[in-house]
Amino acid sequence: MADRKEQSAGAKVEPGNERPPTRRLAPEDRERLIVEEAIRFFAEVGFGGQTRELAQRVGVTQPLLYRYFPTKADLIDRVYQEVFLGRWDPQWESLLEDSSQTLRTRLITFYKSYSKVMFSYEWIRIYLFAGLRGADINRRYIKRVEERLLSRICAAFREENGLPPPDVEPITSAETEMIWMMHAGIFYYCVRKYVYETKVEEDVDAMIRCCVDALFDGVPAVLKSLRPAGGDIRGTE
Amino acid sequence: MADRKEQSAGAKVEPGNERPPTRRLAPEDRERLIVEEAIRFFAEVGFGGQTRELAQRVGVTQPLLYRYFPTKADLIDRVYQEVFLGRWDPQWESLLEDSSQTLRTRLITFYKSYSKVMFSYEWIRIYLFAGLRGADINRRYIKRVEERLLSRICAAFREENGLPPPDVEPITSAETEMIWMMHAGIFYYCVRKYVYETKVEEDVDAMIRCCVDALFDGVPAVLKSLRPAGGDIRGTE
DNA sequence: CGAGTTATTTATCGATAGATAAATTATTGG
DNA sequence: CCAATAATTTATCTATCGATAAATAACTCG
Repeated sequence: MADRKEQSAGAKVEPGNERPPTRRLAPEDRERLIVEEAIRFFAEVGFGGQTRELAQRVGVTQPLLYRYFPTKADLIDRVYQEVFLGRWDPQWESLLEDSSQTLRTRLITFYKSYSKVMFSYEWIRIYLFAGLRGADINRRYIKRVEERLLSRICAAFREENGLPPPDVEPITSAETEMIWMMHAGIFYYCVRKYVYETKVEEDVDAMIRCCVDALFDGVPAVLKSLRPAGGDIRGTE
Repeated sequence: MADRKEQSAGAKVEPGNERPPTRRLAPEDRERLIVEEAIRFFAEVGFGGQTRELAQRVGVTQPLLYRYFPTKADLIDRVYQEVFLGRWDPQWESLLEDSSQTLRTRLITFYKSYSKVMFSYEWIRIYLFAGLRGADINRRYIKRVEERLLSRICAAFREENGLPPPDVEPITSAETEMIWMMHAGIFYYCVRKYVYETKVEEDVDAMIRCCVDALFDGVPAVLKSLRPAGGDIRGTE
């Protein structure tokens, strides 16, 4: 109940250091602290979380938030921007187009990087909370994924299989849906992990390889190649 | 502001019929109406939705809810039970084991049925809202999916490919993850549709066939089979 | 140092939202 | 038709929550 009230402001409190370190931050520093904590906080409890609790976690009083953000909605908008746009890596797009590696390798490399950045605890939960609220940012984000990522993957599959490029024959929705399946598989792996907190395959990279392989060769082929036991028990049949 | 206040109770109001039809329902009927509306309501706005608004949509006053459910949490629990357990079809499990059809056919049939019941607007949103709240019901549900559905699919894949059954060699997490990919693909299709409300492939059945085919044969094989190639749209039909 | 600036806190308003008690009115049985 | 039962409403309590205004205190610069 009454165990707070001391050490109101800012950063960490060294046990030996008596003075609460740095009250009165520069506005841009305080703002950054607020936004970062807001991301963590809203990711945990959703956008219904109270400004008082957020302020407490930042280590300031609640009215101070309103000096930096006119309304709670403005703060939430800022969180959206930070999470959805601020973490996008443009290299993903060029990586997927880099024909010097096989598409399989590119996909594995890409999803290792992508899942680390985007399909993380904070991102997944903010993404779902925002989507359920009907935030437009999700639609825009999905559009971006389709236009910048999935379309490139589809095109690469065409190219690797000697099929006409998208500008000759447009990508069909069936093709896109197949790639969405892989994307969703990795996405939902993280949902199971960070939202439902169920037991999942520990090795993320192995999981990604598995999904990519299944997408390329089909499950039966992967099953056969997975057979362990000293060299291909059934391979010779 | 003051445009309500008339026609307080129950169902629909015929324009010609002056008397507000059926006030004072039998308790079990009223309870059913409350639960059904609660599912719709919470699916739309989340469990933060206000009891007053829910009551208004049911057509009763807010305190009446508390005659049927001691607290809001109790009502939410009831919604969980109804949505997650009340809609499960035991036939799914036997269908997946029915060796008289090919696994591919079984999977398509299964997912057509499953997605109609479970991956619907209400279910998907209640499921995500509940999961983000940390409700234990989701973990239990996922366990059920793994134990009753995915395990059977994995076993069937083994059988169709002449591999040892699960009681000889236990299902590996890699195998489960591959099946999760397909499950998630169809799940996330509905998330895009009902949560993010983006444009998706209209034909659900086509989407399911597509995912199942890709899972069996790999994307390249599906891509080639999709090719019009001389006039025949689909050789396998 | 000392005054001005401003980051931060204290105090508080007004609306909302879950919950409860008491009044009311529809229904049923004799 | 009347009395008993109970479904439903009216009125209200209390805590919470976003937001604002005024007071305070830390930092800067001459």
